[in-house]
Amino acid sequence: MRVATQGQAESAPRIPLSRDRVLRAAVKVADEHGISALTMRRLAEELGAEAMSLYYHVAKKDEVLDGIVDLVVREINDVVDRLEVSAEGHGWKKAVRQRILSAREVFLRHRWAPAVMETRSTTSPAVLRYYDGLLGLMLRGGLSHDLAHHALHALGSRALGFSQELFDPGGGAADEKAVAEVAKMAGHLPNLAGMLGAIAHDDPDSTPGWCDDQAEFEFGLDLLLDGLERLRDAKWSSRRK
Amino acid sequence: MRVATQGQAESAPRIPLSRDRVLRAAVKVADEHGISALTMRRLAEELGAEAMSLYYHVAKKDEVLDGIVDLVVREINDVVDRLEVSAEGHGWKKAVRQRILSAREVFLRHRWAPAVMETRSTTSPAVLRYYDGLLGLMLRGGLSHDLAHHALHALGSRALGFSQELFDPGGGAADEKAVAEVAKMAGHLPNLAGMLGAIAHDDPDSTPGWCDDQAEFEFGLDLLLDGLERLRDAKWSSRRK
DNA sequence: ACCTGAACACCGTTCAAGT
DNA sequence: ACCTGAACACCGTTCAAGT
Repeated sequence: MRVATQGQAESAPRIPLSRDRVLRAAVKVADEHGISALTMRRLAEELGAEAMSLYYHVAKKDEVLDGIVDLVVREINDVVDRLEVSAEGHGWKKAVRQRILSAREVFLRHRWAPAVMETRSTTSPAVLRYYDGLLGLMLRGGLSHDLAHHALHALGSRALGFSQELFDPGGGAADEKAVAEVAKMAGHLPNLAGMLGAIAHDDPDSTPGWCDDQAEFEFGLDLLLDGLERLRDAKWSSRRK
Repeated sequence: MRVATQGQAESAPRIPLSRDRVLRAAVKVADEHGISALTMRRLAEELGAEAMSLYYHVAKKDEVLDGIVDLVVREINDVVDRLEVSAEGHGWKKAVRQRILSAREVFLRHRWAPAVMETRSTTSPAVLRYYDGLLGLMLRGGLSHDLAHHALHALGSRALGFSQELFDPGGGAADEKAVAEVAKMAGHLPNLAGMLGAIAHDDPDSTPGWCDDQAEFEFGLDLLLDGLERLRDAKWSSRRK
């Protein structure tokens, strides 16, 4: 029998489609079922419409992909706008670090986003705004324009909170698989096998499930930030031709 | 009229298919026409066969993708095996640097490879062998197992010679486009606009076509390597819990 | 053992047609 | 103005059938 519920599953298809609704539904599908599930037909289904209806609100699927990347980066901007940390003097490093780690948290909620981002051929305005803010922290921290410019390149995707971990591409248990592979080929991979052994010996608790992604991300990030600070203090300036 | 040529275009379809021929043809198609042109049908055409014939030599398209990544990394291993640089003492940094830049050259010949590599869920043995060699240089250079382990993570894809340049995803003139975008939105992007201005002022010759990818790659790489060396000399050891 | 033709399920997208 | 049904070209892949 039908009780007086908020007719969600029963009577949904009221509200009309819109570009915004399409994009939000696309993020939802990608979050819940992975980016490969994001087809125009599946997306339409999510909205209780037909695939062809989407084309009234977006020109091509590419526009959907551009749009969901934009949504994610705007989510990042919303988060970092709320941080409000001073960036004077030595504080710049802390401020940049905090901003990047906040961005990372957003990407961890949308694990498909980095890969999609890399396929886009245009840079979204939201990305430019994010970079502008990060650059501002560096400049206020005393980095020259030139050094800050190199810094953005050196950080690469790390500036936005993600990095290419070559042993975890699928996002699954690739790490364990790689470890097993090394063990099997230990004879041909003396150094990797030795490293595994040494680490297991030093820290017997460590699951051979292995690396703490967050810790490794922060290690690399700090290595770069420390290096940049040192260059700043050495009054580093561009090697001119 | 038909002259006595080496019947390449005329009488090709002699030699039988094989897994190896399939993979080499796949690399050729991707190199010449981009990864999006690499369909089973197109690949078969390249080989003078039907698409369905390929399935006798490879199980799925995924196997083709795994295979061509493997071919590229083996090309890298062939190149770096020929380098033979000592890695003792302070030489380790030079050796690692040279090896990575050599790997980079190979990727520059196969620009589709980094993106494909990231989609693979299994790590090819060739990649493990490459990492083993790089790790060996670091260990011989005096880095602890633990530091060298972090080093591999920190380098990320840079260890293999590529990095995510966020302003050049499509591989085209995305840089110029981004610069134009910044100019247009200068009011909302004060720091980026200021940086562009400052750099143009310092170096009036610089095309606003802009960044030297190779130089930026090396900047980031050196920042990391210098940082690692400093940690080694500071007798850095893992922060244990 | 090696290759192929027909066929299937599934894409993105067009276009004329509905309300 | 907004949505849809039928249709097209193109995927990866299966399977029974050819030599």
